[in-house]
Order: sequence, then C-alpha cells, then structure tokens
Amino acid sequence: MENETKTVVPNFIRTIIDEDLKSGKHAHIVTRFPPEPNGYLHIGHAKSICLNFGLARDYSGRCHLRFDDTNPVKEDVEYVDSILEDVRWLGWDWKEHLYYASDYFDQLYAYAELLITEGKAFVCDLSFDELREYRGTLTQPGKNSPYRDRPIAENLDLFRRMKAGEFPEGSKSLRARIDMASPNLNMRDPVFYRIKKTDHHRTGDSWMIYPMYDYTHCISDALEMITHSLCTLEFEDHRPLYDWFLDALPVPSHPRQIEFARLNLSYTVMSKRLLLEMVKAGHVQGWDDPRMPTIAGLRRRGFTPESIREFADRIGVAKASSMVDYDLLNFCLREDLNKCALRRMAVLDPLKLTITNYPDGQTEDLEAENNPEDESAGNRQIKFSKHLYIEREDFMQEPVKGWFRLAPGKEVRLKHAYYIRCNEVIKDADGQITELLCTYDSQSRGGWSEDGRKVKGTLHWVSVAHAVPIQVRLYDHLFTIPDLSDIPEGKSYLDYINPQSLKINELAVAESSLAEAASGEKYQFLRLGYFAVDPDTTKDKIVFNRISTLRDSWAKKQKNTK
RNA sequence: UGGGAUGUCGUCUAACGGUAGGACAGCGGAUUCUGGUUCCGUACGUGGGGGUUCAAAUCCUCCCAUCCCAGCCA
Repeated sequence: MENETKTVVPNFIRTIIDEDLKSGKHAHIVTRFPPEPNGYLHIGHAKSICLNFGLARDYSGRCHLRFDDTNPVKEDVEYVDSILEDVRWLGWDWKEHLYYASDYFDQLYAYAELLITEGKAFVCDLSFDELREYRGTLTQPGKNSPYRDRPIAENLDLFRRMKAGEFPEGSKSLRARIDMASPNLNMRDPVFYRIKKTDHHRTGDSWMIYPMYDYTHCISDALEMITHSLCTLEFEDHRPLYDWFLDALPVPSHPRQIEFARLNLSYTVMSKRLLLEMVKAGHVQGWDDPRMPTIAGLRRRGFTPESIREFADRIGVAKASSMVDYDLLNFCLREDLNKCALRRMAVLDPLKLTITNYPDGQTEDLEAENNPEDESAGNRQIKFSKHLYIEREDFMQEPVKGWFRLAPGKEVRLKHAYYIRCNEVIKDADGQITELLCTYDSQSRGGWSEDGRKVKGTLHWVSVAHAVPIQVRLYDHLFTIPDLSDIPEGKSYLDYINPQSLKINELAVAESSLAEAASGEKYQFLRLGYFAVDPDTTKDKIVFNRISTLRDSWAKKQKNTK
C-alpha cells in the first residue's frame, strides 16, 4: 500500500491539517478509528477507516484503533474480534496503538470526582421520565434539577456510593452543571455517568457505573494525544460538550473534532440497527451474507480490500450529506479484478452443441491465456471435444439486427478453440431447443485462421465430458429502491427488500481447471463477470458467488432499443 | 416553529475574488479471439432573488430546500 502513488484529491480535512502543520500547531498528526463493538463493520465504517488510517499514512502520522466500549449492555467480544479482523483485512495496521476506552475507566473516574470537587458536576436523583420533563423541548428551555445545588461533599459521597453499587440502576446519575436553558440540548446538564450493573467484556464486574460517550470520547482522544478527531455529522451538536469537558479538565491535550458526512450507498442500508434486524429476522443469512454491505459480507461476496480502499478514495469526504451510486463500487471492483483475476470459462445456462464433423471420442488440449492483461499469469490447457456446452443465451434462432453470436447458418468463434457454423437446430416436443448441430473448421485451431476471415462473435464454452458442475449464486441489490431514507408514510424498509437478491443456479458447469478451486479465489468467467469461491464450497460441491457482472454493452443496446 | 449544519453536472467531488475541473454513470466512435479491457470524442452543473466588484460558486443580504438534535445509546 505504501507504493500507491496517486494524486491526492484535496478535501476540507486535508486543508485543516495542512494549516495545522504549517502553523506549527502540530508537528505530526494522530487520528483514530473508534468503533463501538456492538455490531459488524460496514462499508460506511470502511470510509472512516480509510480516511483516518489514510490520513495518518499520507502525513506520516499515526492512527489508533480504539474500541469505544462504554456500554456493556450492547457490546460483545464477538464484535471486537470481527472488527479487528475487518480492519486488518482492509489492509491497515494500527501497530501497537490498540486501545480500549475501558482502559481509561480509572482515569475517567478520577476526572469525574475532580469535576464534582470543582462544582462542575452533581449527582441527580431524577428518574428517566422526570429527566425528560426537566430537559425541556427543542423550543423550550429546560428546568434546573432540584438536586443541582447539592453540596460538593454530598455529591462526592453519593458518587462514590454509586460506584460501590449501593443504588439501583436508573435511580441516580452524574450530570455536568452546564446550562439548562441552552438551545443545544446536549448542554442541558447532560448525564455522563450512569449506573449499570452489567458485566463488561473487559473489566468484568469491577464497575457498577459506566461513563457515557460524550464524556469518554473526548477524554480518550485527549489522553491519546489525538490531533484530529474525525466523526460523522450527527455529532456536530456534541462538539460544544466535547470542548466543554476538555476545557474543564487538566487533560494533556485538546484535540479538534471535525465532522464529515457519513456514507450512504444506493440500494442498501447502512445502519447497524437495521442490519442487525435483517440478520435476526432471517432476511439474510448472517452478518457475512454476500448481499450485506458489511465488510464481512463484501469480503465473502468477493470484493477485494484494494477495491474498497479505492472506492473510499474516490468518494472523497465532505460535509454535505450524500448518496453514492453502487455502480462506483462495482467499477472499483472491476478495475482491480480486471488486472489480476484469472480468466476461466463457465456456462451458466448450458445448451448442448455437437460438432458433427469432429472425430468421435477425440479430445484435444488447447492453450488458453490466463489473463490478457497480465502476461505473467501464463497459460493453461483446456479440453476440447465433439460435445460442448455453450450459453443458451448465445444462440438465437432468428437473430435480431446487430447480433453476432450464433444463429442458424452463422459462423462464430469458440474462444481459444475453433470457428464453428451452426447447421441444424434440434428441438423437443415443446419446441424447446435441446441441441445445436455444428461443423467446425479444422484450420482455425486456436480460434484464428490465416485467410483473414472476419468472425466477429466469440463464445465461451465447456466440453461436456470435462465439465465440472458448479453452484453459482447470483446476487442483486438487497433492496428494490435506491434511497431507503425516503420511504413513504406507513411503509417500512422491509417492504422494499428485493426478493430477487439471491438466485441460486445449479445448472452451471465450468472448465476442468476449476475442479480444485479453493475458497476465497476470484476469477473472471469469460463474458459473464467476476466470481469468487464461497466458503460453503466442499469437495463435492464448488460454490461461486457472482461479485459483479462485466459491463455489457450489448445488453444495454438491447434495452435501449426496446 | 429553538439550535446546529449543508446546497456545484444524473451521482460523488474540486475550484477559497480571475477560463467551473475530475471521476462514476450516460451517449458516440476506434481497437479487440471476452459485445470485457484499452483509447478517443461528446453532452450535462454553481438552489433562488437582490447587492458589492472590472470580475462572484467564492464576499454581503434576504429567501427556499434538505439533513441532524428532546437515550441514563454511540
């Protein structure tokens, strides 16, 4: 990755960093990616990961990976593990800079006592409902809590007893003394410690109280000497609080929070809550279902880390909410795989084709390049014989204008093999085409002839005797509409799940070299698309996921003329 | 209707007072043993009204639209 020499496109965050470096405010930058381990990472997180780690790389700074694990009720080690794996898989290295907010619990607690001592925080006995009432509304100011002016000593005592587990959950909270009349609700004496008698996945049962995000995040950033703390737009309103805590405490630094727009991708959802729902309700088969926008899903589908990083670069970063076209992701995938995926032949919807003038029982080995974009990928042998399969779609009884695939009387090239001409069409009682009888030109071995004859159509094919049956999973968008944030009243995103998002093809056959295909390998099936071997693959059944199709200008043309 | 933010080709994103550029998508063409790739060409945009200025996407002003905020979630 260090070799990626690309022209960096400017953005507002780089502008800020450039200024901070130039002015001497910072000698080097420190960023961080701070996931909460309460779900799997998705491509929206990938944007943030690539942003933070990418900035650190480009500016020779560093990027921390820090788990924001302050709510044991929602968090789990399963998620910690998956996040670690996903970030690593994406190609990033946090080196020794792996942190957990829970590592700061002691320091955080000490700071809280300090805030109390300085009269900047108080223990409040208001219940959830009362608190909501006292908070006021968007247009009306809130009211001071009756406990707001408790003596410092009492606050301290109560807080210590909260810590000791003397009070039930919800009965007390620690709040900052700021301003109940603030137009910013976050500043209306926000709660920043609550009682939760839940075991934490790292600290076990040692804590009865847990600090909240607004308090924890800014201090964690400060302790780690983060210079630029990047987060999404919805935290803009929290920045005053971020700054308030840091101003109120003797922290070693005061990072700058900068907000950017989160990624929205067309035809999918990007909320952990919704994704979790999809998993739980069985609309998909798990977090790593190849239709999911999760890193795990994309990985299983066959997307490469390179393509996702490229995608993250290309979408850029700005403050305006936006929705990125899924086609850009496809483009990045194709761009990457075109360079490195080995070419193979497979037929998804086989139609039998017999070469009548080819010797019975003969088999030939034909030479085929593995990748026209990369000579070093070498060649392989493919088996040719009298009986073949071609794609049913590649034959048309009565060809339309512009058709240059197979049709009665027409000559086409079988890729890497021979020119053939179709002489006869065999149908069953229902009129279904069951077989094509063709003749081949033995002089065109390798798919080329000396006479300069123009044969425009080239088909992929598989020898019947050597065909390896495969299962192919064809995917489409998870949802039927591009913008899931724009759902009419009374409808749910569930109403827009695409029932066609997965089609399983059991008819497909592949050339013999694919018999040993191993999980995770990616190929281009000639003229069909990019495919990855799914982990469901067993010795008896090879399973391929279609990652994406190839561009298809013929299909496009047909669509346009209709 | 309080506060915070944002409006640039269909989409994403540059331009920071001086020719509105790039990418994806689109369209057209060339090359091609993948109707792939590659290459070339082409169309398309500053939310609106006022103002400042020789000059405005950029500065001022009014308006409009969209997004976020009333968890002891992050």
